[in-house]
Amino acid sequence: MLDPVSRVRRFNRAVTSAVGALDTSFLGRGRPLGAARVLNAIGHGRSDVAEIRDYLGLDSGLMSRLLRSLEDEGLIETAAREDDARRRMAKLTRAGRREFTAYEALSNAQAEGLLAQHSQREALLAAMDLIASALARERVILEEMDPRCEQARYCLGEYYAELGRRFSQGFDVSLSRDPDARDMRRPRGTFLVAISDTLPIGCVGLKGTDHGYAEIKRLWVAPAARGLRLGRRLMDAAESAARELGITLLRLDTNSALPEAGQLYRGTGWREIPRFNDDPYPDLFFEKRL
Amino acid sequence: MLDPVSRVRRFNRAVTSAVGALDTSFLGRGRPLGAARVLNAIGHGRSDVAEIRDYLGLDSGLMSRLLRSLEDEGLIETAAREDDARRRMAKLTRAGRREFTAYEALSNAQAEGLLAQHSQREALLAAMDLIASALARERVILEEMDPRCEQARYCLGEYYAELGRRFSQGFDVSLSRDPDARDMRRPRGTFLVAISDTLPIGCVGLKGTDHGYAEIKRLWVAPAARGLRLGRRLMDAAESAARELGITLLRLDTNSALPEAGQLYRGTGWREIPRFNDDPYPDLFFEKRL
DNA sequence: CATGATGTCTGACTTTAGTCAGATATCTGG
DNA sequence: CCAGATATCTGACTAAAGTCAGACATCATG
Repeated sequence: MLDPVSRVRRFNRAVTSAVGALDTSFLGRGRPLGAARVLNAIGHGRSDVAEIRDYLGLDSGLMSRLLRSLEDEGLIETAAREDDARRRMAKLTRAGRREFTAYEALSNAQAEGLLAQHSQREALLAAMDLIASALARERVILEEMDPRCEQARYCLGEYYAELGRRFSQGFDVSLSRDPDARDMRRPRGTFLVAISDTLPIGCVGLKGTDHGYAEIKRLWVAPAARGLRLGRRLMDAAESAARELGITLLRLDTNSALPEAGQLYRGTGWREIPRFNDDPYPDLFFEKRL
Repeated sequence: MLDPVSRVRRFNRAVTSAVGALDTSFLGRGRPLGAARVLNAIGHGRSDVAEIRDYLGLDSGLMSRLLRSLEDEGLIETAAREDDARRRMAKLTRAGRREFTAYEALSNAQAEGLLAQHSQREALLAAMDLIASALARERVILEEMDPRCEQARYCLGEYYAELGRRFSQGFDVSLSRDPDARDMRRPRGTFLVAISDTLPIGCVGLKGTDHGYAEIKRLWVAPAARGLRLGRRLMDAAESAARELGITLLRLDTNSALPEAGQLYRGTGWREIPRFNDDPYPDLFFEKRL
């Protein structure tokens, strides 16, 4: 009744019927699911036919017919790509956009219905984030981004908020040595964001300095994504980037109030060194030679 | 990027592909999914053909053919029911049981694979329990059970454990006035267990006394099922049962360390009364006239 | 025991999904 | 400009799922 495997399987059953219900509501628009899926993929901004086919796992013949049926309905238009006339691009017509909006409304209604029946929304959402991150673990991609882009700023905001919660004295960015965005862009450094299905769930910064070493800054993993060894993956990627940039010595500072971070560093070849800056927050300092 | 609806939809996408993967692995046994589903329903103890049809949402013609194909494979046997020869019962043959076991192994492997990739198993499982309870909310059934049966004992064990965590002085059942099981069985009282897809997720006891009133005892809702108003539903059912039994006055005791319980009682027609027993744990006492 | 309801089965369909082997047009690299 | 690779399309198929009407046996009820 309580063993982990039957709990997972109970979860599977519950979720299967919820997912089935959404499929059924999609059928209500009088179109087979395959065509609806293609229409929605296009509506969500995928226009390259080959990419959609790959995303939905469709045979080229089937895909071709589905596109034709949507075209016959007047929902999409296709055109050869300018740079390569073999490939085709699809886009919604005005009617197609209306239809796509109707599908979106169904999806949103289902999501809202699910939330509405629960009086502890935040707990439910946190559980969903956790599970989505775990299930989509293999599809998490690390992307180099400008530290001032929207996703990066979101991560940094969450990171600062978490420090505020975990440091007994709180955390005020302005007191910390906030790295200049330029130092975390190539060629001085870089900034990596982990993206899981459009949602940023982690980040790390590699900050170039003029002191013969670079620093690792702002390593953060969303609470929902912890336990997936994403911190490790981000650090590995940051170190690879450092090697590419010809950096041979890395340093970082952290705080003993974040024990999981210290553990990660110690387990991956970093060694503790004396304080090397006067930032008021950190109390632990590490170095790694590449 | 962060609004609740898109978080739910991200969860849906993640889960859809995981579910699809399990379906694909089921196909690996060389049988269409429909037949596999029927075989598994039978393996899980559903034998009445009409019930399986209803559970899987199948047309009677389709169901009949699927049963036949499983029979042709030698995996099941069907027979008319003794009490009603129109209805049929299906059961696995020896070969069918072997095949069912193989499907079980696939399901278990998928569940284990999912758990294995996560280093925080308990958090993942708790999230799954929460979501399964929320999604299956409409299918929670309240059943009258003997307070000494396995499910009831599980609920009570969880209940005591939670009191132990929430009372600053801990909780020792032997010090509390543990109600005699007989007092929580008809005709003196009753004991209700909330079941969600075989998992007990809540309970409440109605305990008869010889003092002109009955008591509500052991109201418990699993952490994963909180926020679904299950406590309210259990209390309503217990009160209905009391009315059926001709009880006109109900009492209960609780503790101010369980504020959500007090809130529930106050919001449903209970009024606070002075202490009416010498149990060392409660410090709040309520009464309700039916 | 007649009547209507119920549960299962059968035959004859349709729709959806998916597969496969070419045909055609276009691109890339030598 | 040619050869091979690539992207799409078309026709001809199969398998799976589902629908529907009617046949048949059995049951519950008056």
